Amino acid sequence: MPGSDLYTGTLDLLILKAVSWGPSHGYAIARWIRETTSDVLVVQEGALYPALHRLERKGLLSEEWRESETGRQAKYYTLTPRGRTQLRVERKRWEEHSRAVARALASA
Amino acid sequence: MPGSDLYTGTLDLLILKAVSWGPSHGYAIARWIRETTSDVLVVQEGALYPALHRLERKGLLSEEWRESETGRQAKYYTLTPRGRTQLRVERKRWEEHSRAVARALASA
DNA sequence: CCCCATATGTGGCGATGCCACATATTGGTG
DNA sequence: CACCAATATGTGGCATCGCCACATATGGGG
Repeated sequence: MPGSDLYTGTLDLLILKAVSWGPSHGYAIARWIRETTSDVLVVQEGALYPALHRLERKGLLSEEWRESETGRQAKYYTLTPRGRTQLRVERKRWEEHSRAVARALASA
Repeated sequence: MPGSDLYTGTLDLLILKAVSWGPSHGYAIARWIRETTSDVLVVQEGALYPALHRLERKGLLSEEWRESETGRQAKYYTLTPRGRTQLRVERKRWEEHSRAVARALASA
């Protein structure tokens, strides 16, 4: 059951949301996205890790090596204050945008 | 009041929808998208015309020069049967996708 | 012992939409 | 007349993004 491709631009929003209640690592973030969307949204590694690095470079996430629940080393990402602001911005943009598309699709 | 950028991949859906009730030309399609979304979605020429050509090459739209409402020559695009099928497919994909994002954003 | 799940990463690639610009015509206004 | 706005289509260059395919490493269970 492969979900279709992501609409380009939504990945950052999903990642920021994924870490909004506490630090998490890449693999867990990808799993969370896949599970909360019932496999509709599936993030590929080749998209996930570059996106995390990008968000870190932008100062929206901070990274730190920790031990995961399974006892392994994993790179944990934490939402920075700027990241939290960005989450609000992107969320608003998504909601405005999706409402607009819905309106267009609903028009006679 | 510039609307923010489109999420990549939504343009085809909007165009197909725009011509779903009858032939229209590029300029009118762009205006319709802008107007029905209250300037939230604004399609640039550099995105619009290549997209129309693309859809025509794919056999989803057919083109024909006609006289527009203002008495000028304009290239009218008509939805082909395959285009209509594609509209249903893309619409379904959009709805499934946006519901999935909404679920992710709503999660605790 | 081997495979699977966990965990991170890269290189190459195609597609898409943006920006900036070019062109042509028509109609209205100063 | 001169000019500008709206109508109408188009291109080239560009950056970004996500996909595919692959590589690497480790820990646990059968």
